[in-house]
Amino acid sequence: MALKLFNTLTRSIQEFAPLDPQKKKVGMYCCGPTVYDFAHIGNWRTFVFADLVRRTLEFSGYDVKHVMNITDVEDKIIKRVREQKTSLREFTGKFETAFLDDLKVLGCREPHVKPRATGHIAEIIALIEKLVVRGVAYQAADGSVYFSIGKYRGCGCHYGQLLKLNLDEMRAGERVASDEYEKESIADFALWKAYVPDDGEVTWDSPWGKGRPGWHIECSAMSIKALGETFDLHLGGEDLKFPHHEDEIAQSEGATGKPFVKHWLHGAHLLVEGKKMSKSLGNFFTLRDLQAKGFTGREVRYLLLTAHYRETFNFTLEGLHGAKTALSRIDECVGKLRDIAGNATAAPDSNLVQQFSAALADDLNVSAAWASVFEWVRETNKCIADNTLSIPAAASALAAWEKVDSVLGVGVKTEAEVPAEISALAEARMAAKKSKDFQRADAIREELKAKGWVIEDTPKGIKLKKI
RNA sequence: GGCGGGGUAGCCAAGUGGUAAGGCAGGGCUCUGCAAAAGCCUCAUCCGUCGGUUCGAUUCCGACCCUCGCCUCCA
Repeated sequence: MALKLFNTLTRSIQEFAPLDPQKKKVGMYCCGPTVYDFAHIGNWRTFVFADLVRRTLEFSGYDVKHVMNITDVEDKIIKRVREQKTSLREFTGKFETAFLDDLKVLGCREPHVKPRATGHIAEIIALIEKLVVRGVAYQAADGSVYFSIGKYRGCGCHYGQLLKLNLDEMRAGERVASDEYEKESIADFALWKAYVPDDGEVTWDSPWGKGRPGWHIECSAMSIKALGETFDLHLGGEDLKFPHHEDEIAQSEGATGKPFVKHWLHGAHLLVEGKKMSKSLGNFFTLRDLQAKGFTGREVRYLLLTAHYRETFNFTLEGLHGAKTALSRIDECVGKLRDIAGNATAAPDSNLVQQFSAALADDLNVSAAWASVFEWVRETNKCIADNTLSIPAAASALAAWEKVDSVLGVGVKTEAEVPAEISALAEARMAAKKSKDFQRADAIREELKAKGWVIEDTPKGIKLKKI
């Protein structure tokens, strides 16, 4: 089934078709983290969304090149480097590592290319030079180089592709107005920021003097380097549409004269407990905060993947508890299938895969995709309970699950190693049961629960599960 | 002020011009000595409010109310 995705450029759902004449290779760029702190749950929604897009493309048979930049030079970073009296590399390195670790915890496939802004200063300078030569960039009296929206539009280019902009009626932000920058026009944005003493050691030489890159230029420089002047997909959070993505388009198309990106995708934000995340409300979570509360990466991933990417999602702790229970239902079912299937292999059951693919192809309707999974779980459980599931059928069901999980990426909970103390208690309980000492058996069950283990009696014997 | 999303059961969340997927919680049942984060079943006469179009609207149109986002750093 053809994959359909919403394209912010056209504000409509379109069939996805790669630029590659062979219709095989897909270039995808996702705006990555600014490494000045640990990423929060809202950031993670976007990165899990990007992973969903990538996995869906791979599931659909495309050969994806996934690029995600690491922004490691920027105002907030410089400020903190100065405050903490550390070096840029040391400071950003710490958060970059944490970010990549967390990305893995959330089951995201690692991007193939992860360029750092500081590793592409030469490319950035070259791109700015091109813009200066083409007359759409200028150096102001303050030494900084700016992109001229007026000149850009003057050559017939379109500024405001991702959203309707009425530049004349746009409110000049107070911040911009009180800015010391000497731009020709308020809408113009910095490509190269001239050195100021507060920048400390963070500076590079350029044809315009010492300084550092502006915020948007790195993405243009690095995406063009990794994926070419025109590529298939660019994604990010919805807040990035303007000005960041709009400016990326302007810089890139201003420099190359070619269309920059064919298909733009934007993920909506999330609320936490119905409110905008903020540290003062106490609803500001990093992945680490949630792990400290006992939740796992796959549970967080599941929850983030239950809602459509273009809808605001309400992330709640209650929902996260529900995620735990919902996943254990799948784990239970898949575990039973594995027991039945043994070493048998079979082609994936097409029913689940078909329904799942159809849901996904419809602009990533993950809610419907999960519905197909849970319906399958119920049907499968019925067959297991009836003892009507043959070994080949179990193997086929298992293969189908693995196929859909190549997109969902929640895997199956790995069976925790049972410590000697726990299995000893389980055996003691068995002995008590045999001698009909149910009081003692129940006491042991409580003890196990207190130690974090649930014991279940099944027809095939006892089952220990870590809470 | 400009632009753009939303309002569907206790909570989260799909969807459709012909009468509401799925998950969690709740209720019932089965297995069990009793249980279970085991399994099955059940759970919205109704989709913000008021009008309109229609044989029929939650779905289309209009008005209104509420809410969120972008316009300034932000996923």
